[in-house]
Amino acid sequence: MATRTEVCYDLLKGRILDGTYGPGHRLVIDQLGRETNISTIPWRESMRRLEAEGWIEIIPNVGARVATFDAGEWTRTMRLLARLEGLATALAAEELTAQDLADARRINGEMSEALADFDPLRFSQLNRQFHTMIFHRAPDKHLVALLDNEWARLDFIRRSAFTHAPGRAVQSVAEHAALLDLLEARADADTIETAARRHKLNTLDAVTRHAVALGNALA
Amino acid sequence: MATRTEVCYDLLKGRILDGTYGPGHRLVIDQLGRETNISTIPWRESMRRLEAEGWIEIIPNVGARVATFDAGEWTRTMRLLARLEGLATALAAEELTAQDLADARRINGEMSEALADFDPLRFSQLNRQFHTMIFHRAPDKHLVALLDNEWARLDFIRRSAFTHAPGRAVQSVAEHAALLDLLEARADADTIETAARRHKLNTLDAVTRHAVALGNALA
DNA sequence: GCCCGCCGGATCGCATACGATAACCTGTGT
DNA sequence: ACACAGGTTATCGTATGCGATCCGGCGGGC
Repeated sequence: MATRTEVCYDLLKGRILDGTYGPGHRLVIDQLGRETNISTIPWRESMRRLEAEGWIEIIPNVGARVATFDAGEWTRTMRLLARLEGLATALAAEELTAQDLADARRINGEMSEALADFDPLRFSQLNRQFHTMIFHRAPDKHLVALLDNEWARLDFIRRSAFTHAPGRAVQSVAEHAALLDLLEARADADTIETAARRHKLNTLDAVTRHAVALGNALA
Repeated sequence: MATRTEVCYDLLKGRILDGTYGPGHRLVIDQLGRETNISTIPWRESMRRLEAEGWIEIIPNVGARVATFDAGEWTRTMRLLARLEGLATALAAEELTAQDLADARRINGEMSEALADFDPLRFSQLNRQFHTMIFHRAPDKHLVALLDNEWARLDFIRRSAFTHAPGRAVQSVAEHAALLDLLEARADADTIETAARRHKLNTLDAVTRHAVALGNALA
């Protein structure tokens, strides 16, 4: 059996990610303890970890609350993710098997279908799956962990700040195909890194332009 | 007064960073508690945070030990740091005041002196100071926090894996000067990012080549 | 009417205590 | 002499309890 600290951690993080505990939600330790019949200590420890990972904020003698992100945080996260993922994709290049590439192409094909079906949720899930399966091959555990965290953060922020750009999805599928071609052709690392970084920055730019057109400030 | 959890955290992290608790050192909670008259709970909580930050490893029902890094970890960290710092430096560009640039130039001048005095410790401290003062101006707290952590990790690793490249220090000072010129001239973000990234990758390449020449594998 | 200090409830911070787990050591049978 | 079972010890995991801290409301002074 997993330790209670892990149970608490998974439960809290799950509820934060799925939106049960939205931004600003107060996490009262005693209350959580009473609801779950788990004493306060495992809760406290799990919160320390969540705090270090940036999911909650703990103020001494006051309490913990789920972190809130301003609109600019989406921009900042994408900007960072572009660099991290560019590097990780280039590093993963050598490790990808023919099977991996075939799987990635299949996922990209499904994205095309989701697009035709006007299914944005599925599209977005497949998109994450596509990139995740690639960068998880990068031989750098620390980098992969950072990426997982930033992707999760992105999903969390997306729920509060609506980010969308019409037409971007079509282009995104095309860019995925181009990226896969580069990977298959064993292009040099710099080329792959630049393409992967550019891909993410293109999304960022498209959303930013669209937001500006609507009069929203994402900064 | 700071909470005991913070005291424990600072104490542990300090001892890990200054080498008192080297890689692999076992952290026995009861023992720490007896030595300091602080009960186990603040120690446990501080360790959760250190674990999340990657400084220690906790195995359930067994205990905590200071993380150990293989030789390749230095390479991986530099590789990552190059991207993060490239971005942060470019972002900081607009925020830097004339005074900041003057300070940076002064530090770079002192690096020159340290070089002439054959004082590698001082040189390395000034180098960190130089880059830190620049990237701390980047308007992205999360990114800055990541950078601080990676720099600290680098220092920690450096103690176990000797990393050195003859002649690199001279070139480094010159690259700093060139970078400052770019910043002063308000060069565009891409140019600055590339230069800052390149600067760090140059060090990485130089050290790697030197290690290979010595027959060491850093991978 | 407004400001300031006091008070009570909610909540956190931490020490103590005990049960649970894993690593080690020891002794026995072969 | 070796393999294995059993007990032993060091250490962790977590429940309970109490003192400390903060926040919000109330009443007195100006």
